[in-house]
Amino acid sequence: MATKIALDIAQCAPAPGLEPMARSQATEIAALLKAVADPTRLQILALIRQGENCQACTCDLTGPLNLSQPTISHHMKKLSEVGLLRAERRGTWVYYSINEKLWSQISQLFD
Amino acid sequence: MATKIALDIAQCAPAPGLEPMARSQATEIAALLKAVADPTRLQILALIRQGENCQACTCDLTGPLNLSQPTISHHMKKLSEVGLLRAERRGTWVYYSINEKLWSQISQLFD
DNA sequence: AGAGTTTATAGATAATTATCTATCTAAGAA
DNA sequence: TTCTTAGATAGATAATTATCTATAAACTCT
Repeated sequence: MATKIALDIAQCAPAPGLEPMARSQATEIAALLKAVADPTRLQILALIRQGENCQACTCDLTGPLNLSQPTISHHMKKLSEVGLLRAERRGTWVYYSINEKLWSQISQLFD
Repeated sequence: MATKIALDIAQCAPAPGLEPMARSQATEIAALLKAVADPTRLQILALIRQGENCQACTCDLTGPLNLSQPTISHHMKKLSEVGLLRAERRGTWVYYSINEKLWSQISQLFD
């Protein structure tokens, strides 16, 4: 009957062509953004960028950020796991630097 | 004594000029990025962008994302709270659209 | 080898949050 | 007014996580 049809049309239905972004891709991008979406890690990244040669070691950061060494280590690991930081050991110290390529890829996600 | 001084220099000390980004600013940016750093919300934003007139209502999304209506509502609220989505009621429906200005500001954070 | 320093890991805890079901509110149609 | 549909809110739960203390591992220097 016509009224029923009209009702059906009035009902909310997703546009047929709407295919969501693949979940796997969304999860991957979200993991990268999650690594950055933390105030302490944003401060860490900013400090590395102002540091000499755009590098910093863990002990450079505990003071300015007023956090324990294991906490800083934890954040460095989170950032390294997604590839945003690269670690280079020089003697006792480990120097971290930013993967600028990946950094700019984040920018492109929002172009 | 000289050796002591040498040891002190060898010890790890933060560079004196390293002032961290203000915590309040870091927290604010992190809140914005947290809103985006979720696979479901990335899918939602992508769906809105492909939608007609770059708009979508909640009921457009439950099907493609296979999530309950309250869950979608929850995510829309998260995105709205940081100003990334704007809601416009038209009759029974609420149409959401992206705040493109804020969207591109995220891009600029990583320039 | 032993002492001192830097970084990483383990384990615990408190806070956040993504999701669901159940319910309520808002708006239009009969 | 009553019914139906869309969206929001409340409350519960399971999973994630940022932080700490304690300890281990890596490295340097004597």
